[in-house]
Order: sequence, then C-alpha cells, then structure tokens
Amino acid sequence: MADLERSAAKEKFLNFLEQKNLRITNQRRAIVETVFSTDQHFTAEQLLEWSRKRDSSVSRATVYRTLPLLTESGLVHEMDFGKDYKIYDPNYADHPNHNHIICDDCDKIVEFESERLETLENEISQNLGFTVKSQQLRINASCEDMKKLGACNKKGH
Amino acid sequence: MADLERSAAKEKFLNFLEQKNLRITNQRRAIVETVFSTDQHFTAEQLLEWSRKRDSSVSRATVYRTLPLLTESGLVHEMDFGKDYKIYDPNYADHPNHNHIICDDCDKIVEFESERLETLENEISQNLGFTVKSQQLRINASCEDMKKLGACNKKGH
DNA sequence: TTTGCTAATGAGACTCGATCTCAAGTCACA
DNA sequence: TGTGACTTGAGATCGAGTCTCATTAGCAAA
Ligand SMILES: [Mn+2]
Ligand SMILES: [Mn+2]
Ligand SMILES: [Zn+2]
Ligand SMILES: [Zn+2]
Repeated sequence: MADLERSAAKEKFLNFLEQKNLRITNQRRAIVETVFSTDQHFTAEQLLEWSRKRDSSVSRATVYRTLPLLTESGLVHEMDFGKDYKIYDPNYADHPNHNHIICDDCDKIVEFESERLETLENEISQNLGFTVKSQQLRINASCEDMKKLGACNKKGH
Repeated sequence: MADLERSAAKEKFLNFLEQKNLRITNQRRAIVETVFSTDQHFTAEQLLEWSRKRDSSVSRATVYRTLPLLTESGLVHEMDFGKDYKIYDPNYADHPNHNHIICDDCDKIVEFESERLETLENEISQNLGFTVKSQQLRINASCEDMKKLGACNKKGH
C-alpha cells in the first residue's frame, strides 16, 4: 500500500470527525496514524499497544471508543473470525468489499475479491426481499502448506 | 420440521456419544431433547433455560460442555453474527450448508441455500490453494417490512 | 444385584474482551 | 484568556465462556 493512500485515509478520518463535530485530540491522532501505517489485520489490544508507542497516554478506553468511529467512517472493517475477540482490517478504504479465507491450522488469512460473489449476494438478497447493507463471507480452510508438510505455526502445537 | 427427523437427530447424537465412549446422562438427554424439539436458533443461555424445564438439575457448565459435542457431531451449527455471544442452529442435520441473511433493523434471520454460492466458494478456495473446511456467509441487510413502514421490532427502539 | 472404575456433574471462582463511570483535563471558538 | 462541552484515563464493572474440585452417577464386569 502506497503511503499516499495511507495519509489519504488518515485525512478522510479527520474530516469525518470534523463533520460529526468531534474533536481531534492527540490520542485520536496517535491511534489513527497507527491504524493507517499498517496493512495488517489487528485486534483492539494490539492497536492499544502500538498506539502507545506514539503517545504513551493513549488508554484502553480511548482505543475502544475510537474503533467504532473508524468502522462507522467505513475506513476500517470489523470482523469476527469466531475467536473471542474482534479483528480489524484497515484495508477497507481501498478495497471495500473483499473477503477472507482463513487457515484453521496456521491462522494465515488471505484476502480475495470476487465480482461474481457480490453479484450473487445481491441476487439472493433481492429474491428474499432484503437490501444488502454489508456482508462477510468467512471461509475456514486448510492451506497448501498444511497439506504438504503437516507443518503448523500455531501457538501451542 | 417433522418429528421423525427430529428424533432421528437425537438418535444420531446418542450414537455419536456412544462411539466416543461418552456416557448418556440425564442432563445430556434433557439438553439434546431440548435442542431437537425446536427449529429456532438459540444462545447457550437460552438452551440452559429451556433444558432446565426438562431437568432442573442441568447446569450452565454442562450446557457449555455439551454444545461442542453437538457441533462436533455436525448436527448443530455454531454461528457468529457479530454479537458477543454465539448463536446455535439445530437445522444442520437436515440442511448442512445453508446460510443466513439478517435484518439489522428487526433482527429477523432468514435461511437460504445456494448451489451456485457453494460452487463459487470452492472455486475461489481452490485457486488460492486452500481446502474448504467450513464457511459462513453473513449478509446484514434491511428487510422489506422495514423499508415499507419504517417499523422496528428491535428492543429499545 | 453389587462393585469399582471412571467419566460427568454442579457450584462457584475465574478469565478476559469489552463497556461504563466519573472526576479531571483539553479542544474549539469566541 | 475564558468558557463549556467534549474527551480523557483509571479502574470498576459486565457478561459470555472456561476451569476447578469435591461429589455423583453411568456402565460394565463380576
Ligand atoms: Mn482484509
Ligand atoms: Mn439456520
Ligand atoms: Zn495453514
Ligand atoms: Zn427487518
């Protein structure tokens, strides 16, 4: 991801705050800069840890308060992979409709986009009398590496 | 759903327990009978409440211990709709690969099956070098009723 | 049946991600 | 600068789910 797009996402979020009459605080700046300086999927706790490197005053509460703003702005996507914590994806500013396939054996996550999938989803929803607001296709699978070697990077194995 | 299929599911689960050298206790019987006497999606807490009507000695611990057995047997499906609790679906004995569309406004859940979706998922996974183990497509949407009347059954609205 | 082994149980402590409370601090605008 | 609403951090609290451990109860062999 180009640095250009990244700082664009940051700008968009600051504008989003302004539009909602929300204040641009040092803590929010630290959090947003953290979010848009990585391509990685992250947890709330990771975001807290990383943000504190930029501004040690960032608290857990502020991270948890800012995350809903980030998802509401559409720049970050909240995901549920069946763990007991949520995972956040900062790549939605640029790729708003991608999905994920997860290797249950090594926790690898691969992103993919599919026009046909989107079309099919809309078709199904329409037939059922719904208007799609969002969708999440989660595929749990076993990756090639696992099949080949029985290798496993998972903690505790 | 026919009572026939229901008691078949119950039998299947008891056989599953036997195969794994697990004991058929009164509590497990109460839980299983509860699960397969409804078509509704339910939470762990609901299952506890309902099971206790059949056997008041059923404990929360036993419900939470039995649920993984039910899902492992393939007769019940565990789902994540982005809430902080899981939802269980007893309709998988008969319809193993259906998906769900949820109305964000009134919490209505509609099930659907799609051959084309399944095919597409397998195709995508194969291209990425994965072997599908399970999938969950969640579509969040707005249902016809909501569009028409602006009605809203949701608690607190 | 009785016995004996072992799995299974209930009560309640505990975990941990997430939310809430509230007094203190700070941003934005005049 | 002053003002007031917005925002903050610390820590209490919540709630779904897990774990512990003393006790109970399947179940198969005798
Ligand atoms: Mn992604
Ligand atoms: Mn279902
Ligand atoms: Zn893998
Ligand atoms: Zn609705």
